[in-house]
Amino acid sequence: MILVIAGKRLETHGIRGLNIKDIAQDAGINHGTLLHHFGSAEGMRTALLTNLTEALIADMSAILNSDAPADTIFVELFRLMSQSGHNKLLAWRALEDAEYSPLAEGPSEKLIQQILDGVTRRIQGRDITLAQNIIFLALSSAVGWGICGPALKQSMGMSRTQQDQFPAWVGEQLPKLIQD
Amino acid sequence: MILVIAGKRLETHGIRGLNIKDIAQDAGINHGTLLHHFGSAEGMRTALLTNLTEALIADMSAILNSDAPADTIFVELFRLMSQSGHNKLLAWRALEDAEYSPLAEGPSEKLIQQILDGVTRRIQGRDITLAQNIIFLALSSAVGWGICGPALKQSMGMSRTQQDQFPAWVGEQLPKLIQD
DNA sequence: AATGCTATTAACATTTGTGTCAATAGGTCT
DNA sequence: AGACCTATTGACACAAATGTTAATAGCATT
Repeated sequence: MILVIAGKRLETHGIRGLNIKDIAQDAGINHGTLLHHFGSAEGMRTALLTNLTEALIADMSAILNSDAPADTIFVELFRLMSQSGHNKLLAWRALEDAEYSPLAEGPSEKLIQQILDGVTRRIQGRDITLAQNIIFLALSSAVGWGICGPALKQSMGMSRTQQDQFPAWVGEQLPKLIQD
Repeated sequence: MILVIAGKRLETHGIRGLNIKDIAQDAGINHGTLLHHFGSAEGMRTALLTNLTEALIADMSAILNSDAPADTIFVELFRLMSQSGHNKLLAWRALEDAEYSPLAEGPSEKLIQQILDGVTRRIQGRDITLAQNIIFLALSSAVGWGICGPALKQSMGMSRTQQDQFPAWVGEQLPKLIQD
């Protein structure tokens, strides 16, 4: 529950909003209590990072393991990454610790392998490199979409509905890359 | 010169490295001097943000206005976004102030319009929506690539060279989307 | 040389964030 | 009830970041 409140502060106030005094105040508790639970302010931030990362992995897994058709999987992926918490997590990671990344270790590594297997199966017999490139394109654009999609949309004069349809368009296009 | 040092601290120490005492020490000057010039610590950070944004826009403009062939433009775009300073800028923006974004205002808006015109010209007569979608895909994946490309590469077991070739692959693929 | 301006500095003051501690309250187990 | 454990709190202590001020130095203009 505390971490939920902390996550909201990350969204609304950025990294500087992640201090124990403010979070404790939002939660209506004494800041000493926070220190007692997490050991230190840094410990609290690490716990939040872990928590948010697990949430992202879980959400991605849910999409992947659903029985949705291939094209809507991309739509869901983009929708997921546009959720404020998830893209802020990645932005935070990119800023704070360059050496560790939530998409490179532990359960997420397994998840990506899972995605890779799925796509490789679909393009039967073709080079795995192609599958990797396609996934790379899908994931990186989903991340970029989450981080500066709204800004790009604005400067390109795209309508709200057109922006909303972009994920579906990507879902249509990517399979074409397989065929050629 | 001060802002160059501040930018380096952003890369090496993240946002928490952007305090006037440390920056002043790196620069070998008194921290009061920094305050005198920028008015406040926040003013210094705003100046850095503006500075980095202008650098990004300038770099993008240089790529766009070069007479390089269309496919290498994508390669250059990706290379640009993988430069640490640029993707950290976007991550910082995404985290700190949700309402303002460097790709949505001022000179960058003009730049994106310029890109849009160029692509629209190439796909002669087709719907502008297609051009917008393609640009959206290219830019968003370039941003995502900059922010978590290395991590993705790692968890997908991609070799260094394959990751390096990804931009070129995108450069080959995107024109295909125009033809169909 | 005198004036005025700007840059720079050290020292101090304030504010904010973090951490410690002793005291209290509530619960569980014997 | 008594012993024990954990959670919580307020008060204080410490550290770090920011801001203020008076003094000094350098430099251009008159």
